[in-house]
Amino acid sequence: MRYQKPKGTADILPSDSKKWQFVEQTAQDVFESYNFHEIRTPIFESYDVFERSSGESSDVVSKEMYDFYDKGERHIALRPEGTAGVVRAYVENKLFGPEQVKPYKVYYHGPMFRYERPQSGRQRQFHQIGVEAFGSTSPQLDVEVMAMAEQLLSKLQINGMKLVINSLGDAKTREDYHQALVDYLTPFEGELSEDSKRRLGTNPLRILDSKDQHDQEIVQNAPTILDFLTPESEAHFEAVKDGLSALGIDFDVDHTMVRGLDYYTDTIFEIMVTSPAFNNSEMTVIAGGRYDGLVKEFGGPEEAGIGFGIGVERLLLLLAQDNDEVTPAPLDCYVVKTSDNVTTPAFEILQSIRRAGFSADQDYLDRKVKGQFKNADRLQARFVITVGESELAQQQVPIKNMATGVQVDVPVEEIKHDFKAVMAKLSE
RNA sequence: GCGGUAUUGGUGAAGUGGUUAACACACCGGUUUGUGGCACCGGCACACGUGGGUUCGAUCCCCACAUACCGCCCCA
Repeated sequence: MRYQKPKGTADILPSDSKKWQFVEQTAQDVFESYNFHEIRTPIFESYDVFERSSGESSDVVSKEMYDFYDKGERHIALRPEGTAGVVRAYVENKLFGPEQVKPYKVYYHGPMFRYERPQSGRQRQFHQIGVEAFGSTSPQLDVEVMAMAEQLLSKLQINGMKLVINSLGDAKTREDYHQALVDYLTPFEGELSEDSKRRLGTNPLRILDSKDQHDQEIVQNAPTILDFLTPESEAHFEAVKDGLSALGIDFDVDHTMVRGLDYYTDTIFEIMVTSPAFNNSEMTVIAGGRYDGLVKEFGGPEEAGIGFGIGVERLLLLLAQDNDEVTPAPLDCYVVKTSDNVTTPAFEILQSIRRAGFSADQDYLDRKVKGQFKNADRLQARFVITVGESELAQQQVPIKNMATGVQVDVPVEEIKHDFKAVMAKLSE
């Protein structure tokens, strides 16, 4: 093998791309029905865009960024997530302006990059479908976004999903809680796992969802962030919960749920799915939340934002589990040639069928008639037209219904001008 | 970044320190004349991830690297 794809990348072949298209199309339909519209931003951005938004100490920035210097000495990074670029575009294009209807709602889909060890459902180039809504702090918008995420998954017939929410509060909440947590954990420092000792100084919140068993025991009695919410944040969170309940959307509150990126505020949520595809353990398929300070951080006005991202690869693993049979579309017609002398007229017939909007193909490898029929069969052609010299002399060609085996002669003109009628006649 | 397992043709795979690397599927060709799905016959790995080493000799032993998968970190 001389060449192979870069580590952590994948080729999506035609048999798979059908599933991708299905997911993307479904997402688009759902999002558009909520009045979200597509935005496309660059796959790479200035490194600072991600450093600024995600937080310098975040793992994404400190060790997972796919970055490089271009020929103009610019520090560039392939986007590790979608939100930062969208916020940058929102501010740069002044979409916060009064001529825009608020909230400003967009969705996107495309590749993201993180330099890390590949695993199942986890690659260096992976794909996300995401949405963002700017310009409203209404808890109803939080509810709408979560409802939309759930609707998409159920439309994709994903089973066993669970919505988990939490609130990170506002800046003051974070500050107070951060202090309280450090105060609580410091006496246990010696008992914490190595990772958590390190996190105590850098990002104590992360200790909350440590997988280390002893860490979890310690964390069990730690203060909860929900007790530190400011009145405004608490009211917001309550309204979100009420809103979800009012719409009949089930959810769990997990006060230990945190985020790897620093920009989140107030509501954060994840939709987790338990599936054989993930060894029957829980896997987060959708994650999102509010980021009410980000727009300002990028130089825009003090404006709220909320969004979520879907891991497409993970979603597809779930789909493969449920309905693995995605049958390839059959070909409408295959044109068989009996000799080199009919190449041009056969091609004309073929093109007329294609121009009429039907899928059709022919042989390009000089196969014998038998071989051509065999390929027609493999392509699941519904009809086969055999073009030969004697037929052309009569201006009539045999067309065969491959399912029934019935073959009849039809005038060439009829095929060229109303193939639909010809097919209809033969389908009876 | 750390740890574990794996790597044989188009695919699924068997196999041994030493003559022709099983078998199956797929594919190609044929079974006389221009028609598919069946049957039969024939063909199809200068080669066993890459590079070194050990050995008289390695696909099979050792080392390194690459890639894949799993776990950790982290996350979608």
